[in-house]
Amino acid sequence: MPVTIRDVAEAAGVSITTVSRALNGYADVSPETRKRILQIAERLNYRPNHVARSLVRQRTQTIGLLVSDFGKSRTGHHFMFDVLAGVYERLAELGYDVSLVSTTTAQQHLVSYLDFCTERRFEGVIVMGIRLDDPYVHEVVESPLPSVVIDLPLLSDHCGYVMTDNINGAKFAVRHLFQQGHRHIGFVNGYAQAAVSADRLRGYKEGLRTVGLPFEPALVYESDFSLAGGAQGFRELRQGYPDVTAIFFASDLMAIGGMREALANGLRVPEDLAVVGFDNIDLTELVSPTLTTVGQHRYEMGMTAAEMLIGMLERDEPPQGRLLAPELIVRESG
Amino acid sequence: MPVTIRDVAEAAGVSITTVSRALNGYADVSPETRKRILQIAERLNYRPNHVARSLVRQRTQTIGLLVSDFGKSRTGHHFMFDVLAGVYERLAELGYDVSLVSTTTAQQHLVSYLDFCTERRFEGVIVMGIRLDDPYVHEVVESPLPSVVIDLPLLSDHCGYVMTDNINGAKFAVRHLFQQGHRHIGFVNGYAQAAVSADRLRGYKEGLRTVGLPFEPALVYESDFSLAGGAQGFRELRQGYPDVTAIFFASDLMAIGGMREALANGLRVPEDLAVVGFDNIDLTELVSPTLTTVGQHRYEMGMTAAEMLIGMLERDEPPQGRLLAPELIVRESG
DNA sequence: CCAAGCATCCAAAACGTTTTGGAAAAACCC
DNA sequence: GGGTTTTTCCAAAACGTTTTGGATGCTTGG
Repeated sequence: MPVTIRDVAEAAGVSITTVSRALNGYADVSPETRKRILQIAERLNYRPNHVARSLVRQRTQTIGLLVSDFGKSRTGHHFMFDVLAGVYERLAELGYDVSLVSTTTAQQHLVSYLDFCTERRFEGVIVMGIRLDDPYVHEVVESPLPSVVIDLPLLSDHCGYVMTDNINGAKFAVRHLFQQGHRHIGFVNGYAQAAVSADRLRGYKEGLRTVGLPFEPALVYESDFSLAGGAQGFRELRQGYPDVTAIFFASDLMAIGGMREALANGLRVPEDLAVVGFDNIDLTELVSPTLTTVGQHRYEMGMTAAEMLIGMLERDEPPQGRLLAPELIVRESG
Repeated sequence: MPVTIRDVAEAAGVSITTVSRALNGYADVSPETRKRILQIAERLNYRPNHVARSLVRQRTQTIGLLVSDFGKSRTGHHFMFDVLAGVYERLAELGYDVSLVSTTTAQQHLVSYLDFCTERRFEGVIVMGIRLDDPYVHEVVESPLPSVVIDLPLLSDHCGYVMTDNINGAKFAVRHLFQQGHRHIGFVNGYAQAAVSADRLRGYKEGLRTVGLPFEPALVYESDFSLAGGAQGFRELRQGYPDVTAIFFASDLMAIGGMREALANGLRVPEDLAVVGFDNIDLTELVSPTLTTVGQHRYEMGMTAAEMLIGMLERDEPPQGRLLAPELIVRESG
């Protein structure tokens, strides 16, 4: 029962062509008719049907927002919500709709990610929360559907990425700890399947090199980004290398886990053990001591991804790999 | 140039009607032709165009997810992400797509929320993060577009809601503190514009009554859900009513703020002051002492909202007000 | 006054599906 | 063998727009 363009046309005594052109601001309709049509459209409360428009224009103006798996992911909440907000806001400004897609959904429907998106005629996709070992990775990179991936350095003809400069982030952390006088700086990394892990390890090593400290394998432990994993990381490092006086954790959650374990073992933070995290989640300001960390600009990451994608779509810009500067935020823990 | 149903029809030497019926599992197509068509569709990698289908079927199978304002809302991240995940997962299971809408976007486009949704032919809307004093509230309730609101008790012909049973949640907290021996129990509430605030105050009062304690106005302070607001609340209550031995805060963030202020003032928690929060955010397990709180089942709230909406759409079920049971989670703080 | 240009309008095709109302052929019943 | 049913298929309409390619009448320039 919704009112169509035909209803407006009949009420105005003109053809639907004229109504369409009047409403879309074309030149070849006289001022009086245009005014009359606008009034009638208003009076009838006419709303153009986006579906019909999409069909004939062959443009849905819709972007898919692919989240690796919505339900499960306990970690990354803090991270993802802000990125998502950034993506959404920018796309909305640019006149695009955003439709959610989860990898699990596509699987349920027994169609590939790409098929899912083509059926809906998405014009592009923004991908977040995906892992290096995710089977979807290949599909995303190779698919002709324009895409921008967040936090994974995938670059191809139709696929760009946005991530924080994790190498420099880790270097900042190491340099800062060095400047605070530490000479035995440990590193607790996240799991290897996360793309950021390799970069942060590299940054840690480079950081040590630039300040002139040797790299000690016993000072590195690979964990899993979780709170418990951080505590575990602290214990392992302390056991394998008792002289450690500072630990850089690849996530705030791990840093908090490690810090609590240290406090529980009677160490003082930062006097006996300095702690630096990564991400700058809300929690960092709420724990005590407050957590020194390397901050990522999450909202901006989302906005940047959105802009890159639209650039590719509307101005044929080539996909790029964009690194956003991290920010060292010094608080009480180190 | 995506392949259409016509391409498949030509390749198979049949009409597009037959292709459509074959692919959609209708009876009146012979097994051999069906098999042939399926093979050819597969070979050509045919994907039905959802836009065209939506147009002719007059059904988009798309639900709008209205978030009050995405960009700004600093508080509520934890809350919203889980709810959002629940909504999405359930709707996806039920075969619906989810499109994001922010109140700010609609404003930018100078169309009302309802117009925004009608243009896109959303079949229903789920609303979250909206406040009592939001101008959109009226629109949502009165609009003929089926909707379910989260955390706001709006009920009408086309509008249901899902929220935690805040009254009982508050009662649980008070009863628990009473059972721990407390006889002077304070309450720091959130701002009055949040719909949940009225309920929590009511629950607090009812809780007092059921355990036989008098209601003291000096034991209630209205704050703003924030960390600082919690600290402020603690100070005000302590000043106006020095005998207070336990405080129930209407949010975990306030509880933590209040608790930290208490600790800073030399009080022991829970010995000198017992503290109970509301929400069960991640942080509650990370502070020390860990926080006793009233937990909400956020993911379930999302799922329930999704189910109610689809019930209204597909089975003409009347909109309801559903209250989800809260859960008292006893930890160290009280 | 004629040709050309301009302003204003419209009929019809197109977008890619689903669905309706048969039609043709085959199978069945007595 | 004639009627009826069943099976298998299809042409055409419909969904609500945009866009193409004129058509009509009026104005203008020489």
